[in-house]
Amino acid sequence: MRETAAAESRPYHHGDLRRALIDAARRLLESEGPSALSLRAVAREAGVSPAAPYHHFKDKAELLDAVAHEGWEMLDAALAAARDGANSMREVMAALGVAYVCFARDNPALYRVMYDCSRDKEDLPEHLHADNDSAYCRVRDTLIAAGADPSDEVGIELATVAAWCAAHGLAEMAGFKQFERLKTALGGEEAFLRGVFEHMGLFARGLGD
Amino acid sequence: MRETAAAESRPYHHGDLRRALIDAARRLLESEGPSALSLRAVAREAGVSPAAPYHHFKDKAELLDAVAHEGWEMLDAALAAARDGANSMREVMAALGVAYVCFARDNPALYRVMYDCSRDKEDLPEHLHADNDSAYCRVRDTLIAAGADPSDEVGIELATVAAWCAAHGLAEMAGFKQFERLKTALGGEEAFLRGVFEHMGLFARGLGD
DNA sequence: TGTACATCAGTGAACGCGCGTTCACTGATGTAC
DNA sequence: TGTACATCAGTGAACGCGCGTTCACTGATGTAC
Repeated sequence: MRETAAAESRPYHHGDLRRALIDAARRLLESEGPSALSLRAVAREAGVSPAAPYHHFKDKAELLDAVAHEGWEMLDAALAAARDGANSMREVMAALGVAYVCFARDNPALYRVMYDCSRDKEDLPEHLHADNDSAYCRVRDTLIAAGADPSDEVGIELATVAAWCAAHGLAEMAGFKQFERLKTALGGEEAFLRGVFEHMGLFARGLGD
Repeated sequence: MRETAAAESRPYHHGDLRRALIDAARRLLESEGPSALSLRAVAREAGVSPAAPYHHFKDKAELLDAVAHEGWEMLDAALAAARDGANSMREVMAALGVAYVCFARDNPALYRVMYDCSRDKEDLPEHLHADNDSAYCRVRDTLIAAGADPSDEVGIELATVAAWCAAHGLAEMAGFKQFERLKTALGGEEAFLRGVFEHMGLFARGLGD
């Protein structure tokens, strides 16, 4: 990683090609969409021969996994920031939901790759559930902090899953043209997102409010 | 379509190749998954040359659209049946939700194609919204029948969208291994689905129940 | 400090593959007379 | 009822393409002495 020569054309050794490949993949992903994400295209985007990635990834799937992994970490960071930025306990849940959907809106192709990778394994990333300060735990803790009965483990778990489903569902739906009228009627996309979250309960229960 | 010769090997003219191609696509979809759904593979599965489909579909996208369209009609029928089968007003909403998720569970690859086609157009199928007895209207009418204020158009629309998001989100989530423990704890998949739907409200509001 | 050499991280050409699509064709069908 | 002919719905060979992956290779790096 000779700093002195770094500015010259291209050194033979890259320095951190693994990093560069993931970055190239993400660039490609957002500019061309998930279907354009071939190993060769990523190598091309990184300015490297098609065989070079094989020194850093076993195969294409491993590269995609790495990209997805980074996506989950970004989402996790976005959720952590949203929670920390909320002014009151009552706002935390909505803030998390909006942050989740906004992440998906701002990184649509990455978000798709993240879920496609998980679906292939039939497994969400483990650390989402397992870690102590994971996104999953943040939702659960918010439920408890907001007054949910901590002894009702199943209920809390179901509500956490429900929140996750709602966020994912809205994330995939929010982009459809059908909702544009509603968005403008409510005065913006974020108001629309909050509105949908707030009405989640309305259809599930006997009704009310 | 000479019935007399229909049983012999293969007549030169197929009779209804368009139908046969869509059926072949669906067979392929469920046995091999969405990534296996190439025009050539569909033709192969239907026992026909790779050029034959072009007499019935402009290109690959048009064939996929036809498959997706049929998927939406099947989903619509499943939802109508679920509504008609519900014993009480209170059950309708849950029945619709469970039917939706079960459709996705039973036709995972088809469900994926349906959404991928929609996403490419950034448009859900029009008739879902527009028709008078559409799935969308069924959810909305259920909300009203259950006591929602019919004059609160925006609220009802938001709740309908929320229901749709929740169903879609759960449909995509239900297959993950992480939830198996919860499913068995609750005594089966359907109980899990109902549980998640019933807890949709719990996370969105101030809490309660 | 200088040199021999193992190791690492690239190259670029090649492999076989399945794809979407086009083309000139031909067999079967149905209609006009 | 028979025949000529336009139309329809197939065939199968071919096109060019980009893909994932492998291979023998080579330039650069770092370590032992």
